[in-house]
Amino acid sequence: MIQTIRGFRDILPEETPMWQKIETIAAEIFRNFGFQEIRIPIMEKTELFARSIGEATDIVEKEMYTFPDRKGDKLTLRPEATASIVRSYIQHKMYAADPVRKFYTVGPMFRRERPQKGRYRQFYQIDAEVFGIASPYIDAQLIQILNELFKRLGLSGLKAHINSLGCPECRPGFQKALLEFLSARKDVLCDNCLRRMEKNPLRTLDCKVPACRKALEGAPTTLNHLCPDCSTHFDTVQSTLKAQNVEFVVDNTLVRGLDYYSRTAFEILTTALGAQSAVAGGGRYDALVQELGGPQIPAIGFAIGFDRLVHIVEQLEQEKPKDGPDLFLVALGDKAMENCHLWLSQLNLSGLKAEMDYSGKSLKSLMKRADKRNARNVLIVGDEEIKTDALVLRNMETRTQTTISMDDPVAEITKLISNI
RNA sequence: GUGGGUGUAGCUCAGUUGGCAGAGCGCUAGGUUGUGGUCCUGGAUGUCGAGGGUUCGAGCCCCUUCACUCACCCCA
Repeated sequence: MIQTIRGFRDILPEETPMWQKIETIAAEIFRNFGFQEIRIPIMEKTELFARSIGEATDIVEKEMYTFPDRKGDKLTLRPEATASIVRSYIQHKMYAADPVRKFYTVGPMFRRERPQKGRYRQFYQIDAEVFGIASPYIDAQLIQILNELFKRLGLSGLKAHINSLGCPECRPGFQKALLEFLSARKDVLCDNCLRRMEKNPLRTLDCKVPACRKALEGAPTTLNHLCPDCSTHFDTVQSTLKAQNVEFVVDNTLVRGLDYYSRTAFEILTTALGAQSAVAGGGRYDALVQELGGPQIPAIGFAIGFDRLVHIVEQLEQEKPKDGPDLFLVALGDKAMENCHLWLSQLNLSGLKAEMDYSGKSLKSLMKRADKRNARNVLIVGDEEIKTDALVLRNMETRTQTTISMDDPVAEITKLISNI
């Protein structure tokens, strides 16, 4: 038997209504906040991700699906959406007409990691990006949007963690202080952290090894090395969130795995998914547009783990609403089946949820099937009904029946059923 | 990439010291001629994840492999 590849999965018909529901709610919020949908390719030149996400990150180093196409170009299945949206923004010179743009997109991303609960090799993200606004109010607005989405989905127990990573102005000073601090504790740090010291010292801050945690107590934080501008920016983000009643905690261990972030970084965490605690994450990336060849335009964005969100919402959904047809047609005999089929298509076209069975089985088994399908009504059509011009319409809930004429059964059925 | 757990019917799972593959649910056909859910009776269904090995004999023991799962790592 041929199966899905590892870490890839089918989202089955039983699950898709939940996905649609979440996407609809998200789209509505985005629309209210002035976001437009953008759709971007699923593959890009590898260089785009290498340059934006950062050569030394885990994503680029070991998680991307990268392969040569038939002409030898190096292509990569997108591991995230931001790079493509930035590329699109630059490629189409969107900044020329109006640098301020707000986009969202929904779709699959690909990372070759070891699969786990809430972590798949093809996973879905709801992604939002804002270009051209440097103001901290937008940082707060994005976090508020996430907050609002989770609220409308009925979720609680989610917490926004925020931090500021500083900017090219203040980061060198911080890095120097951090490196000095780390060097003095080299003998207690784990191998991983020693490696991080070389490549990206920031990352040592969120090491989970207990010994490292202890050694890092009192380590310099980005927060107390922020330059005046970054500091003011972060203060405004916080005061705005407070004014908007969005709960958050300042978490100075929050460091993100992508190189392009600057200033505000945030994650929404849950305890509902074991080790996969991040449901959404994002941050500001004021230098990226320029680094990828565009003008100097600030930007900020976030990504929501769609699969994870579905898992969490499913955990609290008690019972799924039944979605059986309004009418199930039971045809007994060839003539009846022909009539029923023609009526069925008229009913379907008129907007009624109707179904029928073509197997030619007994009345009893067709009734069973109607019941299993959760049909609200059944129309029984056999030779006798046709002969006496009295079709039987049975209400499955009340177990009552009425007869209707064959003159214009479709109109009569529509009238009767919509009255119920 | 590293470590632990699990793969037996469509689903959830039993399966003893190695000795004829099972249950519940579901599916299906009936329970006096054409009326569903409850109830009763009968029926079908398996490459025991895959490949190799040990053995007279393997679902069970050994090796390999694939997948799922949990954790590390990392992230959404």
